[in-house]
Amino acid sequence: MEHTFKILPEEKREFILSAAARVFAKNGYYHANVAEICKQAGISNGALYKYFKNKEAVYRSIFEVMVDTLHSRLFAKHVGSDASVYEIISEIFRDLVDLARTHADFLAIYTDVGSCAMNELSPSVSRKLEEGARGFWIDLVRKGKETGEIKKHVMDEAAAYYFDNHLNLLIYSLASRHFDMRLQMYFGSDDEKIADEEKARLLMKSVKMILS
Amino acid sequence: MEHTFKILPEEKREFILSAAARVFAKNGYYHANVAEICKQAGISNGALYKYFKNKEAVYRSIFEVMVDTLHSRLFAKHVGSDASVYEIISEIFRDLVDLARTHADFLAIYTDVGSCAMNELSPSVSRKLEEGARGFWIDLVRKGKETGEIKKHVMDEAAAYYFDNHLNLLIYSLASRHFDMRLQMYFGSDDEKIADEEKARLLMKSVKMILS
Amino acid sequence: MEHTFKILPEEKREFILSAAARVFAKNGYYHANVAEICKQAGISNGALYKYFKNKEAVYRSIFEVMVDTLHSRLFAKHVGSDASVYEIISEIFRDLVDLARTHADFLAIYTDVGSCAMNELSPSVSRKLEEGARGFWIDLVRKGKETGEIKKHVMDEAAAYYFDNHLNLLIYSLASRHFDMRLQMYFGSDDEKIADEEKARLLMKSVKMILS
Amino acid sequence: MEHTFKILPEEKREFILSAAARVFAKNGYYHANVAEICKQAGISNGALYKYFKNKEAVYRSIFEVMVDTLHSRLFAKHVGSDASVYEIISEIFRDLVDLARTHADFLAIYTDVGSCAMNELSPSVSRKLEEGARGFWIDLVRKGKETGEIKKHVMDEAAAYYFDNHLNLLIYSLASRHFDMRLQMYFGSDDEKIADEEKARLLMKSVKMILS
DNA sequence: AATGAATGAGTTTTCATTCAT
DNA sequence: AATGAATGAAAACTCATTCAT
Repeated sequence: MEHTFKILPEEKREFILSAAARVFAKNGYYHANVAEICKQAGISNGALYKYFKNKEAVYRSIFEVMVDTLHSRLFAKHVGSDASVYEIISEIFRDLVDLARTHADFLAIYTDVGSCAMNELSPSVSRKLEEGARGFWIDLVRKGKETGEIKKHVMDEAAAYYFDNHLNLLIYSLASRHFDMRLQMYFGSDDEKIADEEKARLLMKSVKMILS
Repeated sequence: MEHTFKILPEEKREFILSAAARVFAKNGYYHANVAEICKQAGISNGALYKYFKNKEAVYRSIFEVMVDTLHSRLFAKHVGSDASVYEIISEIFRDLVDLARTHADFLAIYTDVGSCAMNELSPSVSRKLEEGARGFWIDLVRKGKETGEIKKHVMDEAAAYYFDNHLNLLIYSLASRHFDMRLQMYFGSDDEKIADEEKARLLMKSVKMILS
Repeated sequence: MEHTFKILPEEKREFILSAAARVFAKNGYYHANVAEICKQAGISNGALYKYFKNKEAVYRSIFEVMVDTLHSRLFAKHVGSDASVYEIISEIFRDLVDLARTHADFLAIYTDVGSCAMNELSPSVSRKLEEGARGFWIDLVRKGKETGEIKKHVMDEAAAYYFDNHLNLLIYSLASRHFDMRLQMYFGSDDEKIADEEKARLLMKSVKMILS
Repeated sequence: MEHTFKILPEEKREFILSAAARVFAKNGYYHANVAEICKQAGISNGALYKYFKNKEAVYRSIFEVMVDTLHSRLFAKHVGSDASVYEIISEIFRDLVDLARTHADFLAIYTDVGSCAMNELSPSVSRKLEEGARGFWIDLVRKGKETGEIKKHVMDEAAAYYFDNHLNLLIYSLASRHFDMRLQMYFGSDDEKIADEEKARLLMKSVKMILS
């Protein structure tokens, strides 16, 4: 992200990033088209390359926003909360479902980074995102152990990983057609699609199993 | 897959498909290069287009082999088995770890199909694979309920979905650098990488929770 | 230069190289346009990139041909000759004038490589060419000393360098408009251009000065 | 060069021109980047286009300064001098070596204008420069004939051209890597680079040959 | 007068697909 | 059936120039 981008009016900056996110979400990193990003963002090809060094830099910038968005929209409000672990995760899942309506592209991009196609880029791109999540879950588990919601003998990391896995599964279910199809196959019927809320509910059932 | 491909000697057929799989695994569908596939397969560019209608058809064919391979290497031997659910899943996970050594490419490609980049292709491509898995898990759950390993009140689909999710998580952990990095962050240290067997063990711990 | 280029019919190969040379000669390396090269060569854009790794590789290939052409057309016939040094250089200059008619592009490209614009590329590109020339001149000087045409006390390298400098000046005069203008300014009149033969003659006069 | 440029403080004007010269010297005319010129000159893109009609006009302006600089630094002090021709040329060569330290860019740009890439621009750009040089050399030759340093039968223009050619060769040797490499090949060794003073000395040896 | 963001045509390069042999 | 050279549209990226402020 270049200086020229940082000094843009916030509105325009967000518009450009969300246009780029939309294109990356629809096509994945490699199949995404810089010209289409520009068109959707309402800027010239040249402008984009004034704002960002290259296609990869655009992708990375989206990730930075994504880290902030996911953290602030999912985790931030629960730091220091004294709600039950169950209640907190429930709300996180519900918030994620909301997020899927306003920022579906972010979730889609998240599913892209887990693909083997992104093995080259992903480690450097997604580390910060995962570290933030890990920190949150570990804290939550420790709190859960204090309140007795989580059994003492469970390893902190194992429980945290378990929670994060389920968050991941929900993200994939909300954003990836392959995962949506799987869910449909298990719980759906031909005439109705499984609602996002139902996806959250189904995964909460699994989550519950780690709680005593 | 064209008739010309079907009448090829089985050995050559497999060689071509595994070469293609290798390339798709390394780069993902869109970033994979048809010319490189041909080179690795030791055939001419023209030959590939005699054997397959286009790039997509090659990808689809690989999926067909993948379905068979995964089913026969992971599930087939346990159909009708009277081993415990726990034992069966353990063995499936162990077999998957073995598979990761001989057919790493298949697992990588599987992580590709879950990406948003593949939303256009994935439903038609992966349905059969998931249906096979679902059938197996549902049967296993029913058996588990009979033997008392799984509580009666648990919904068949929920438990099956739970098992399949964990299989998925293991596949992703074995094949995707992003998922490997996550695991490393939770359970690893700087100086040693988490072994594949350890990944299976960690996910088995989660699986166990659904078993009474 | 790729294998695909080497196996082309010689006629086509030469046609492509001479088309490329024409474009490089007209515009210099950086201003030369790959698409125009393709058009002039009567091949598709893609074909060029099957034949050569990139624009630079095309340039380098032209140099290889140039080395051979210049050496065989200017120097080769005089190796082992027992003509006088003066006679030999005279003939080289006359041959160069002929070459300027059939291969003007080569000479133009040679003037390009001496420009500061080419400081990055030139050392690796032109070394072989200069080494060949140096070898020839040194031998000639030694012979000239034996026959008494060149005074013994003159350093071999100094005389060789002197000859090569004059060859260079002739090349530049034949190919570069800037050098042509200079000549015109010294020896020309408004209504008639200095003929190439006259350029050679004028520089021979300088060359003569080193001969006793 | 527009009026707006002429009314700039001299210091700023020179700073801009020397920044532009630096960029042209490094990259040659076509490869030079207007934006980089602006950056190095510490002015805005827009400002440059207020000062100059276009890139070409900047280049031409540099040439004007170059003409003055070369003339005043190399030739001016010797007009009307009664030193020997040899002494004068020696000093010019020494001054050129000094100039190469303070105004290396000018010399580099001079090598650019001799390239075929500049055939379109060069005649109109460099005429004045060459005319100045020619005038000086012709006068010097005439004086040399009077003092007997140069033989009477030598044509004025031929001698003048000879001197100018050697000045040219020295400029190229000082500024172009290709010419530096040539020199190195003739007179250098692997472990030490030929110093600029040595280059001047070597070419003086050739110059001497025209002096009786 | 000065800015520097914006433009968009132009650049080099890639690649799925075709087709003459 | 098989080849692999050829295609050309499309990709990412650059850059001289303009223009609203």
